[in-house]
Parts: sequence; C-alpha cells; structure tokens
Amino acid sequence: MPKLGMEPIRRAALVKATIAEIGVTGSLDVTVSQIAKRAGMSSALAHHYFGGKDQIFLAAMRHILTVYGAEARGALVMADGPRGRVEAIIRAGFTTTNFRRDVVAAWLNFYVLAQSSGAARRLLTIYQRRLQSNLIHALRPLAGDRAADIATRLAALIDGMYLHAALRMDGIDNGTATDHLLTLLDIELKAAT
Amino acid sequence: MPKLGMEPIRRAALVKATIAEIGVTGSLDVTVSQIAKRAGMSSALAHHYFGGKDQIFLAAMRHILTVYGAEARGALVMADGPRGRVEAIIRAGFTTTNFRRDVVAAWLNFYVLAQSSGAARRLLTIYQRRLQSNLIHALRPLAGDRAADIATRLAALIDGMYLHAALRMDGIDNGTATDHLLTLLDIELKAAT
DNA sequence: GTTTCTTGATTGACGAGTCAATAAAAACCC
DNA sequence: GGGTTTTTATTGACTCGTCAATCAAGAAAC
Repeated sequence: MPKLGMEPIRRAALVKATIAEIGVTGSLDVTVSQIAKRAGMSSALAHHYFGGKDQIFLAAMRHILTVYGAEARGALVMADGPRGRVEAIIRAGFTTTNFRRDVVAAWLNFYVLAQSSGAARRLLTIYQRRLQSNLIHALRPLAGDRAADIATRLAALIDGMYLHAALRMDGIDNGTATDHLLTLLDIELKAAT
Repeated sequence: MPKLGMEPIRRAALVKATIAEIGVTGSLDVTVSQIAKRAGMSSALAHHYFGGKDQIFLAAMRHILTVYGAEARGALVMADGPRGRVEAIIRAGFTTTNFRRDVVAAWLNFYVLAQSSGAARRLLTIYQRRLQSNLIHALRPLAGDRAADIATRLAALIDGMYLHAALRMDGIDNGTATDHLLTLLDIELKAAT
C-alpha cells in the first residue's frame, strides 16, 4: 500500500481538511480524528506528520495566508496606476476564494488564537505588516504624507468589514463591503487639503 | 452556612469570574471548575444556578452588553449637539471598562461563537442594531440621507479598530483608535456634497 | 534489510453534568 | 414558643464520555 513521497500529499490533505472542518464547526474545537478522517487517513498519521494539533492548525493558517498573499500579489501586478493598486489590495481580501465560509471561520479563530499563542501572533503580524506596507506604497503617490494614516484606517476598515460581512451583520456581504471600502478611499483622497 | 437569597450574588460572582477566566485563557476553553473556583464555590453549584457552560458564557456576554449599553446611554445624554452625540457613541466602546483585557477577550470569542450559536448571534444582532440606530439618529442632522451609509462605515471601523487595538496591531491602542474614528467622522462630514 | 508509510489499540488525563446527602433558614402548626 | 416540615443552599463523589498522544507492529517499496 504505502507509496513513497507521501509526506507533502498527506500534509496538503490535512491542511485542506483542517480548514474544511473548522468551517463546519465554526471553532477550533475540532478533533484530530475528524480532520484525519476527512483527509482519508488515521489520526495517528496526522500526528506522525505534524506532531500535534496546534501545528496542524498553524500550518492551515499559514496556507491561507500564502494563498491570500499570492492572490494579492497577482492582482497588484495587473493593476493600473496607484489608484488601481489600492483597489486591488482592497478587493483581494473579498475574493471568492478568500471569503469562503471555512476560510472566514479560520480567520476569526485565528484572531482569537493570536491573543494567547505567540506563533499565531507572529503570523498575524506578518500579514498585518504586509498589508500596511502595500497600502502605504500604493497610497504614497496619491496622498503623500497622509498615506500612512489613511492606510491605517483602510486596514482597520478592511478587517471591520470582513468581520461584518462574515457575520452578515447589517446585511453586509462581500460586495457591499468592497463598495464601502472604495467609498472610504474616495473621500480620504478628496479630503486631501 | 447557607444564607438565603444567594442566587443573585452567586450568579453575579460567576459572571464576573467567567469574564476574568476568559481573559486569562484568551479562549472559551475554560472549565466550569476554574470559573467556580475563582467565584469561590463548587462547580456543582455553578451548574445548579446556570444549568450548563453555554448559559454561563451567554450570561457573561449579556452582562458585558448591558454594561456597555448603560455606559453608552449615559454618555449620550451628556453629549452636546449631534456631533457630540456621535463622538460619545464612538468613545463608549473604548472606555477603560469596555476595553479591559478580559472584556476584549470575551468579545473576540463572542464573534467566533456567533458563527455557530443562534443565541450568541441574536445577542450580537441586538448590539449591532442598537449601535447602528444610535449612529444614524445622531448623524441624520449632520448628513441627512447619507447618515445610514456613514453609520455603516463608522460601525465597521469601530469594530475594526477595536480588533486592531485589542491585538495591538500596528501599535494601535484605544487612544489612537478613537482618534482615527473621529478623523473618519470629520472627513465623512466634510465630503457631504 | 532498511527505510518509509500506515494503523489499531491503548493510555492517561481531563471535564461536563448528575446525584445523594448535609445544613441552615423559613414557614407552618399547635 | 417549641416542634416539624418545607424550601434553599451547598458540596464531594461519581459517571460517562471524549480526545490528544503514543506505540508496537505490519506492509510495501527500495
């Protein structure tokens, strides 16, 4: 039965299954057995490849971050001009792939975990810094000194809208969320003295 | 030993202890025993008064919402003019009492829980509607038809800033968070055609 | 025959919820 | 008022389930 070179395949399957299972439960209260079963293997194998539950979840989150980063970078090179770049960054977070039910669930739990887990916090910091830096660079030609300030507000509104859209608060979906974000961008740039 | 009329006292102690314990753990993975111990009683008594873990946590969250609501209402009546009212609403969420480490932790976990628990979601909806409605009423004299739209953005930025401040993302604390929110208010009002 | 892969079985711990039993106050009865 | 019953408060001990992590052993490739 055993074929060679299974490690990367198994790892990928486990990561995928972890995200799916978190999506179903809505929380990190997911057993290794559930994950392993969905990934088509025994729980012992999951432990064998990842060592422990925490590391499985961190790998899953790292994967989400990677996909998100790749998508954002892709949109960034296709974008036209500074304004288009900011738009691309804003839109990246609300793509169908980055806004799937299970990915959203993972993100929310990730925020919670970042309070207590150093590893999670570090990962979050990386995401945050990258977002902030991308925004500032794109905004600089449009807003000069005010770029950093605007970027902070935009970044916070991105997360806020993501949260509201995730929980369908006030009937917000990813479409209206991006609309509001682009509106904010408009008035921020208009308000440049 | 047993004194009469203990129920409200015990309930309050358990609610308080629950929030504290969530603050320490950072998650809802808190045992009833831990909560009960901190509240100075046996875990059996906690079950006796609340029935189950879920209900203990819901009561804790209801308490946080109540305190927040009271504080917001109080600030609202003291506020001067429409603009002052909006400011009061914004500031209420970042008060020292509403921004304690343990309260923040409870909020984050509450968002996660709202994905899967109907009761939590209902509670969140109430909070959300009240915030939205307060904002709209305060904004109406200042922005007319645009009030609803602005309120949605403000509400989302409040939650976003709360999140960023909670996780100390980008060095944001509750002070700078409110600054950014007031800045958004300024430029939203300035952008009125 | 050694390395890679795989799992069933097991262990050990932990935790939610229940229950029977104890104790004190209150209410009732004469 | 003294005795009895009922109500409220309280807990230690226990049940039952779950789950992370380990391990020894089997099977296939090399």
